[in-house]
Amino acid sequence: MTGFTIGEIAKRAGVGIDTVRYYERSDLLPPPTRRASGYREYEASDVRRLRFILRAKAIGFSLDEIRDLLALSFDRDRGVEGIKSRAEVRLADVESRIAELQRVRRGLKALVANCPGHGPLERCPILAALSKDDPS
Amino acid sequence: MTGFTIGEIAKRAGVGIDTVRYYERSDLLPPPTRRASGYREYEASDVRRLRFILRAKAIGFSLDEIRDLLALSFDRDRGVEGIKSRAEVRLADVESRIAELQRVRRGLKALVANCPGHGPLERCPILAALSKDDPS
DNA sequence: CTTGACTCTGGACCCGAGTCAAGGGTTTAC
DNA sequence: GTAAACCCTTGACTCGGGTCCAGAGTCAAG
Repeated sequence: MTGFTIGEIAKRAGVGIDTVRYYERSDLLPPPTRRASGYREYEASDVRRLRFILRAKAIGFSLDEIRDLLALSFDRDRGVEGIKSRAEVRLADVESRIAELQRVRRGLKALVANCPGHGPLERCPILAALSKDDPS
Repeated sequence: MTGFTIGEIAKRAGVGIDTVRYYERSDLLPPPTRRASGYREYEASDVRRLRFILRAKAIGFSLDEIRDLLALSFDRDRGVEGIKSRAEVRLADVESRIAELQRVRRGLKALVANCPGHGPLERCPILAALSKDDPS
């Protein structure tokens, strides 16, 4: 039961093979085992990890941040205090992103609702949602 | 009552002056009026618009998307149907980002809660949160 | 045992979003 | 009336995150 080739893992995750190699270079994916020929050989956990990366990317984490998330997730050897505090930092960050997005969502909802096909749009609600300003 | 110089507007928004010029080049900021000397001269609405851009950027919109948001917000001449449907697309996008982030948040919260200082971390919850997989 | 699809490495290239520098003009404060 | 601090334009450079290519080796089907 041999593992996947790079082409197979790439296809399963829906990315190009160059991207897989790039993630390996960037230490997001571990160097896979190699066949005698030099071909990379992946297993199921690699597919899972790759998908994890793509999900995290899709919601706006940078590859650096993802490296950190992965360390959080997989580093079961290191002192747990450090891990916990990193998780708390991440959590705060995620919560503030959510809060900001919720403001945007409210603004957009108001726009869609108050704009039932036509009308002047005079005081556009999305503008209000994002430009909560400001005396100066 | 003359307006702001580029240095002043940049400082008020907390960006570099090169960034302001870059946003002008990229059609995110309108070309400001110029003094006889050629110096750009901005007014309060430009500061607001610039802050809008930075907020939107901070929550993960690309400059392209922001151009779109700005058009949504300020384009009170165009047919409102088009505007409304663009807003709906944006809204759907924002909502799915929120949903994904909420999954991450749940995972992180569980991690922080279940990890009250130490312990094996065996089945790390954040991993579960992001890697909701999957038969194949 | 060949043909076509696949993989390897190394290095060049691309785009988005700035950032910096050179060479020169302007404004303000002293 | 001059020095410091500011602004102008053009154009090169950076960095993150890939993407593409050349030249060469490998694998599977017929």
